[in-house]
Amino acid sequence: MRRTKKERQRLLSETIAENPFVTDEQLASEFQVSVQTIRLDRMELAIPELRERIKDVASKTYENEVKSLPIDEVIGEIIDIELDNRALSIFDVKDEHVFQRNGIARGHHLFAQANSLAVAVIDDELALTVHSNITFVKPVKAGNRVITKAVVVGRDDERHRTKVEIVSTVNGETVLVGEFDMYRTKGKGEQE
Amino acid sequence: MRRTKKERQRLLSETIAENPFVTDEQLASEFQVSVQTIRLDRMELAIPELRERIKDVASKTYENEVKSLPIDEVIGEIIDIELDNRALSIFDVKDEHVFQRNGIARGHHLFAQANSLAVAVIDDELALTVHSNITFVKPVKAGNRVITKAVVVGRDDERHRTKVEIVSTVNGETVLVGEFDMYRTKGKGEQE
DNA sequence: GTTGTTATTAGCACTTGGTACTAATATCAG
DNA sequence: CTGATATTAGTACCAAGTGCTAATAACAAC
Repeated sequence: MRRTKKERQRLLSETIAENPFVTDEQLASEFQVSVQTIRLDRMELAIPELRERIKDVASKTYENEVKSLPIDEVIGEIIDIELDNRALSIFDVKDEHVFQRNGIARGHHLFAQANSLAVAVIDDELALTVHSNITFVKPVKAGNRVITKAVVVGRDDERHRTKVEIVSTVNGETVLVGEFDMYRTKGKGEQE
Repeated sequence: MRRTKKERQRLLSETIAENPFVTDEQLASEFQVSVQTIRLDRMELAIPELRERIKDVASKTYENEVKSLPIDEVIGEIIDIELDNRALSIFDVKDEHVFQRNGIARGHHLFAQANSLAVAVIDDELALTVHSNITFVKPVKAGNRVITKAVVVGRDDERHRTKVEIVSTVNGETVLVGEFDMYRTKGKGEQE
């Protein structure tokens, strides 16, 4: 045994998680064991074969792509939406979203959640952001769950504009407020 | 010939495009022809086999996973910086930054470039965005190279505030203008 | 009708990346 | 030394194909 079986299996899980496209043969040469050993390992760890792994990845993304054109384009997860009226999304702040130094979320992630929600709430083929005015009220930290609410407050069909107000909160405390002026490609009555 | 070969091949392309997970056998029974005919059709139409199709879908989504905002300190590449004065960065807009529908860049990517440049230009351990006011002047498309300039225009050390003006251009044309109010932690930081 | 062309079907060998199973070794621990 | 565990080898088999050859079928033109 090069190292322990346990150690190898731990690394194996990791490797496959990182890159599901790897074959048993490649794994065998990487870990300097036989293909059979890799297969025994996969069985013990209940890791499916290459083709099944790929199929899983593919079907997952396929569902997302076909189903929800707007929803998977959103940063965070939409939990409630009433088109052209209001929408709500949740975004869990992870380590990769914060400054390492102090654990405070970078502004552009909060902006991204707010902005993509503003896009989603517009009942149109596509909405573009024309203007934004955002105030970051309070720092957000890793581990925080940000709940963002978008409310459509004004609509000017002649100019193709819609105004959306945004409030983001963490544990009931407001962390971000702002508004977006959105451009919509279709006015009222032109909907499909 | 049930219908024409042409018609069958048209439908075949459609069917596979709709659901890449279908096998030749299933297709054969659906179109009431032999498996061999289906294979000849696929060759003529240059449609890869099931496994390749699935792999394509999977690898596409695998790449897409990194489509949310990256972890980098700065979005884009800083090409010139003079701390507490001005800074310049370049950001190449790729397919993953735009709406599939029309190829126009999502606002939050442009915001991210501008915001991270505003953070970088502040000569301090850390700067936080307090307020932003951004106008998206002109749509940016995939393939565009966005050059963003940040200029420090005002500083109020008592309130720990610094104002940064931003202009982004593509081929000399302005695509985004705005300003950021930044909080700098120098001195006794009022964290939290 | 006969001939030519295109379309369809059949059959076989071979490929990848496996599963399922059996059997032989190797390694280590008590 | 003996047993248990781990590793390797080897075989048969599977799905969903490719690549190839050859036999029909269908239809049009002369």
